[in-house]
Amino acid sequence: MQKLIPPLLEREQLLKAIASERRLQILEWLKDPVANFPPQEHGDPIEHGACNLFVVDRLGVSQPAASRHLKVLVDADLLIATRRKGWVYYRRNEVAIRQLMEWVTTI
Amino acid sequence: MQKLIPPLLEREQLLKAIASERRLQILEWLKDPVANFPPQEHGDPIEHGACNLFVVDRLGVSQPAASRHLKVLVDADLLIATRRKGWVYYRRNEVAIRQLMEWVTTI
DNA sequence: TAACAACATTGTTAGCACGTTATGTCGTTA
DNA sequence: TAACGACATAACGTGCTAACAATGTTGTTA
Repeated sequence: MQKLIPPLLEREQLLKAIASERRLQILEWLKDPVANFPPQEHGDPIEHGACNLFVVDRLGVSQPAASRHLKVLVDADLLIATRRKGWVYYRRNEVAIRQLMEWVTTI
Repeated sequence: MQKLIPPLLEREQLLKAIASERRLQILEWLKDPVANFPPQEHGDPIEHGACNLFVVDRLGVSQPAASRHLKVLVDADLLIATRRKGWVYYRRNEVAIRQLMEWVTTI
């Protein structure tokens, strides 16, 4: 059975996810993980995205606060989390982001 | 005096303005005031938009609640309010809306 | 000017968003 | 298995958002 992508997420949830300077920052930085975060020893930044720790550092808020921002974006399907050897990497879900953009242009 | 369009509104404010089902509804209805609201005796719905009263009715919330939603959209410069003979009419600010759309596609 | 209709504003309450610190979970490594 | 590092969750305080009821303001009309 084909799973809808995403499972009929509310447009309000999507907009609220990006209606935050911090989360816009995260999305912006993840456009180019190599340029915006220090070099990673494990996990290809291009393929898997940036390590959670780096995001926490750059945001300048506590670790749980950053964790929640990331969760909001993941729940909205705008970010994809990859667990790998004790770390979690985040990257943009370009497909979902593009769908959101296309929908917004119909407002 | 010509007012800048818009006066450097925060992107977060803009997104929060539309991150609400109620306000998305208002914007949607105002795409076609003639179709979505009862006929008005005064004020051309095409030119000036729909009367405040009609929006209150369709939203189904109290008048102050609707008034505040409209104020959020006006403050974000996405709606334009026109006062005319004791009534207030609201219409979409298509220029600002388009600017917002174009900006969103760069996220 | 008095009365009324159309909106806006204020006061209040409930819920949500976002920050913190503290604690829990889980995989890795010694 | 014990210890540690990475990350998630819990608990809590605070400020913002959104609802309603009540009141204020403003323009029109009698």
